Amino acid sequence: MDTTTATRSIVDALTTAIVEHRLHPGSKLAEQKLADHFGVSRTLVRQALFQLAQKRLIRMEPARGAFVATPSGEEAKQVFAVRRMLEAEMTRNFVRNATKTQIQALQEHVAQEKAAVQRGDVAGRTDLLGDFHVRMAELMGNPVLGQILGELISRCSLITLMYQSDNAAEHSAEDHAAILKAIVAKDETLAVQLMEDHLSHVEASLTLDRKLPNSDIAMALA
Amino acid sequence: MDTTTATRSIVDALTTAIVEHRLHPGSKLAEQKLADHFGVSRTLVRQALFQLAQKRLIRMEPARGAFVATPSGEEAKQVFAVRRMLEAEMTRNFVRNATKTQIQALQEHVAQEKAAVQRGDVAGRTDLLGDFHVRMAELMGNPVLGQILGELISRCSLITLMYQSDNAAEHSAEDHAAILKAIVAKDETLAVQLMEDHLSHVEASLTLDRKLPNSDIAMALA
DNA sequence: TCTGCAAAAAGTGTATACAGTTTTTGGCTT
DNA sequence: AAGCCAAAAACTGTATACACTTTTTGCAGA
Repeated sequence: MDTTTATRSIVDALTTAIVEHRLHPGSKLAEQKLADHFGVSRTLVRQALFQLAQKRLIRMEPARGAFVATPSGEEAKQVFAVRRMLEAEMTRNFVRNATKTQIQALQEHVAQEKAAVQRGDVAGRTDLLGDFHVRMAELMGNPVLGQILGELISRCSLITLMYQSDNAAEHSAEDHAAILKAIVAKDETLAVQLMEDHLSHVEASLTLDRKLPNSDIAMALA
Repeated sequence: MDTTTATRSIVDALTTAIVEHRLHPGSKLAEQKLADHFGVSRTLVRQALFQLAQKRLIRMEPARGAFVATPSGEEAKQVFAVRRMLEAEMTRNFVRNATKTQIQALQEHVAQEKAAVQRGDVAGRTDLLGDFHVRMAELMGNPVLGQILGELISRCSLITLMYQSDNAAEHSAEDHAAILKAIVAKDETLAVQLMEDHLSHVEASLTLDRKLPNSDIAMALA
């Protein structure tokens, strides 16, 4: 296993753990502990941590170490603003250019979302709801867009964990279904509008002006 | 100087060298040579290289080392597509929300561009033309957007170097002036349109379907 | 019991060592 | 003279060592 792959697998493992909320915002990520866990030296762990810091999933404080990121309400709004910019245009292009196969792929995805919601699979549901957007970006054949959007969505996972007031995110599956319906109908304007509304709705369901809700506690208890 | 700062300064130095075309696409970046040059160990150079790889300014090949990136025509198109998405909306928001001071800052910038063009300062001109877009993003008070856009614009510097057919980029200063005029006039639709046209114009001035123009040569001679 | 402080423990930041791979060099053959 | 192979040099990938900083521990004094 070449080093690129080794470091990559650590990045992926940590990313998944953070996105799936198994590592909470503010948690300390001690290098030696991670090294022991992955069975490698601190060197590789450190490389991975630097990459995660660049993706803004963790923050590194000089001489103090790495911590799972605790995005501020300000930052959250900015992330959503950029997502709206990108995903509105993405939706527009999708309506114009999507093939039947691609639309079908999205339909199957939405069906999976509904199934997860109905059987009360919270973890699976959260995953799928984020993946809907990533999937769409991938289908557009623009990996540059896909990567940027993927990173923004990862950050949103942290944001929703920190600021989620109610479980209003349950409506997301319906939103996705509605967007897809507009796409199938080739109604460009409506699809774009619904996507923007959807993102605004998710953002609105958060209490972003809360004063560092649980991060302070997590930090304090760390 | 804490390590974060040390690594950061290496990243910045290399980024500048790449963006300013003092390091050509395909060039080998040997770790020990860089380490000697910066007066540090390979450890820090490596950290910097990994960060540059994530910013897509270099690519790392397993066991072979780091090379200045040689973006493909495909990738170039994707980068421009994303830039259009972001900068169109950015321009719209700018027209709506920009203060007099912010507009004035842009006006001064455009004046500098004109001055550079008139005195035939190619290097300075290239810098300023890219900075126009970064400056606008910064003024919008959305650092998340600013960072993403900054990275895309860095990549464009490599792209234009590789695919520039003529020096059609000289018209960019005029484009910027026109955009700014529309902003001053608070003509949202026109400003957005001009920004999209401007980016399309820059992209069109490149010969993106050329078959790896000088990178192969650079690689072959490396 | 609580506060403050010093020693110890743990952790980060950087350099260096070493194993394995790739590239270069130099000579040998055709 | 051109091509090829083996030895040497150079380079990457990973681990480890060590200096320095932060955090924790434990004890003395109020």
